[in-house]
Amino acid sequence: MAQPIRGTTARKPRGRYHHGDLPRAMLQEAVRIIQKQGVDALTLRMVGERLGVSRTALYRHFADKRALLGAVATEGFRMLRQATAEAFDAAGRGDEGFRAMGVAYVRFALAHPAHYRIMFGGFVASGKGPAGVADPDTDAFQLLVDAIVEQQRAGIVRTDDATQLAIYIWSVVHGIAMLALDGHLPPSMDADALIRFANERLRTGIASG
Amino acid sequence: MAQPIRGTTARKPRGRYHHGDLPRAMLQEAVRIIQKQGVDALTLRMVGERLGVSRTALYRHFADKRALLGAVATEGFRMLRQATAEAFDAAGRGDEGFRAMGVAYVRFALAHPAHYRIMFGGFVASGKGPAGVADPDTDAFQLLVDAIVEQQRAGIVRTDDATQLAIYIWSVVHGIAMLALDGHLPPSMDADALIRFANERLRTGIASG
DNA sequence: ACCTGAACACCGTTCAAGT
DNA sequence: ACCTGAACACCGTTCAAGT
Repeated sequence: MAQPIRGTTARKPRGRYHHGDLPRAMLQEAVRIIQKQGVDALTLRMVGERLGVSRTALYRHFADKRALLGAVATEGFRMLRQATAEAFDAAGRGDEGFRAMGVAYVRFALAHPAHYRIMFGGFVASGKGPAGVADPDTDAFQLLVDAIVEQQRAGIVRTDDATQLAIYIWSVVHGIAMLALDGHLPPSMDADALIRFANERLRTGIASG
Repeated sequence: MAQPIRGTTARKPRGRYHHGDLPRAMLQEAVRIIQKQGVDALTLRMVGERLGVSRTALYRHFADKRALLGAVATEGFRMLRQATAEAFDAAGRGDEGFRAMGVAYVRFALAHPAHYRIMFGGFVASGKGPAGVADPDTDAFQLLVDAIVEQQRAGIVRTDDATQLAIYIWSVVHGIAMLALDGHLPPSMDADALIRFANERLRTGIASG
């Protein structure tokens, strides 16, 4: 009974081509869709339709769907690195900066769930990014390692291998982020309360002495 | 040029119907496929084909694909609960039992990645399982809370709210499991080494005093 | 150069029909 | 009761063709 919703209906309202930064527009549209409807609902056809462009136009700018997701991940890693670095500095580095980094990490995940899920959800085959992802992954991680070394020098963090400590801490914040994102946290303890609690237990756990 | 690979070729080798525990066979086949090729490769058609059954036979036993995944999750929660409970008891409960539980948790995730991912990957819309998942989720979690209370009574764990502590600890083991599963851990520190390290830092962090 | 529409080989799901 | 095959409305991707 119903008319076809999609189809040749939307055929290009005005100008012939998109013109402008189509790749960027596609990336943003993808993020918007994932944010609202989840990654499974992301469809190249929908991206094209929303931008008033053919459903195959994307292939002019990305190798395939995975490459689009790879771009989302790359942008996410850049944003994450910036957010944590800023928080660390803004809190005056050191002890407080360290806590602020943890909070900033978890808040980033909650504020940008689409990015975070793509970054770590296994869509972009982790590690040595085969999907065209550079490696600011290690960059954001290196920030944490540096912060730890700094505090070891100041004598307030135990002198275990810094990378080992960093991975441990990363596990904690990643665990909190994932549990929060997947809705496994009870209302009595949201992500913000949890990361603050974790910061204290974490610090006691890694303190020197 | 090539002949159609699938199609009406496999048409039922012998007996008319499957007969036997088809739901169970489907669940196991699904797990096998996810284990080997990832959840995105799981296809109802493939499940049917591998079992020598029509690609719609599944609908006789499960409402839809999500229900099949829900069954995987339910089985996973049961297995996880059993594995951690056994480890806790086998290690004599208490201090050592606590560590053993952490190790068992992470090992479960690595040994049953398909189950673990479905359980927590957001496929089964967490929490009050709307996908037909009961709630052994809280069961496995309750085990952890009980272990903490036991140690608080023994005076070796600080008297924070036990649920809060449990969620914190869960974050740690979940974080380790997810990072390991997604291949984010360096070879120098695999999941087993990490959970052992975490156990020590965790204990220091939550010790009373 | 950049974009399009038709076509291909897939999906999950529904449903009338078979035994 | 249980299972089947055809059909429907979708996918991602390829490619000859348009401007």
